[in-house]
Amino acid sequence: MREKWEMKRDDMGHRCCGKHKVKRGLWSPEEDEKLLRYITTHGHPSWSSVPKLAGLQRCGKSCRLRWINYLRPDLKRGSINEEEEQIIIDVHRILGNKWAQIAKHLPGRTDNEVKNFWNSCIKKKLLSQGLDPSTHNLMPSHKRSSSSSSSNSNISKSKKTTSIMKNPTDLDQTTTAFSITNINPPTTTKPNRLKSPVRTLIPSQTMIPINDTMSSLLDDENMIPNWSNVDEMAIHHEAPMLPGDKSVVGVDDDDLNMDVLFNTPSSSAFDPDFATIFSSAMSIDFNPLDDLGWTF
DNA sequence: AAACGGTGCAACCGCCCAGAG
DNA sequence: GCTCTGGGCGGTTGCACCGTT
Repeated sequence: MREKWEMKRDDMGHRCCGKHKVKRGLWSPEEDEKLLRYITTHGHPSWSSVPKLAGLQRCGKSCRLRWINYLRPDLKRGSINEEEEQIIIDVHRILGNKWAQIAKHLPGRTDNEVKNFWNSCIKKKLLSQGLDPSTHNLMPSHKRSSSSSSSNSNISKSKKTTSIMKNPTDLDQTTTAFSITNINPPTTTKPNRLKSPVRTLIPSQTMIPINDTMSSLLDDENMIPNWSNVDEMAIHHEAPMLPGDKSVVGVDDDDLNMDVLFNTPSSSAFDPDFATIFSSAMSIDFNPLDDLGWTF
């Protein structure tokens, strides 16, 4: 089955590698070992030259991806836990689908992993709670029902939140704001499918042991995300924005969304200090952003 | 036991951007 | 200023696996 798929793909050639015939599809343990051995001893001054020098029939991009997503020794194995999930949600609310940026906040996780987890798990969870995954806001169809629902726990929690808000008159906004943070149900929501032990044995996922010598050859760039320059989140610091600032936040409930809150159409301009304040204001029980000690 | 549908995730695609010449 | 090249990243694809019928 897999061979069939790989053959089909091989016939297509590879655009980024020109005429070169390259292997595609899942990586074999032998290929993994070759790549790992080469990178650990030589690094990767140029990914395009890696396949040739490492003796691989792959394109440079494929090698880079394989290294980043699977072979890097600092990768964390296992499923994403609740704390990481909350971080993903919080950072995604601010940055949007900037998976690479989000992944920087999760040591050992890759952008691909974060992206997959978002699409397969978090997205559905948000939708099931009537939240728009792209904006984290209540979807219009759920706004009415939630506002009239007596069993809406988010609202009851939001009242607690109000006490720490600057302006108590912003209850409605706070309600919405909180509801987008606390999406985790009390009980752990796990992926529908358990990880199969068999899956860990398929060739592409065979672990290659990394000895101390190999690890010592790895530089920081390859192994560990640079937390000192996390991303460009500390961008344009405009005027301080607080949740209660009606010059920033739309008065109309329908106008309230995260983009408005952050005073930017694409959420790219973002006040880091406010992020912490805002996040604290929105979540009482748990604030992963604070735990992270965000430094912008 | 077999068929089917849903899901997770590895890998690829294609676009964008930065740097070099 | 332009073209080219390589790297990075978000989106998409499709196989392998699992649970259900």
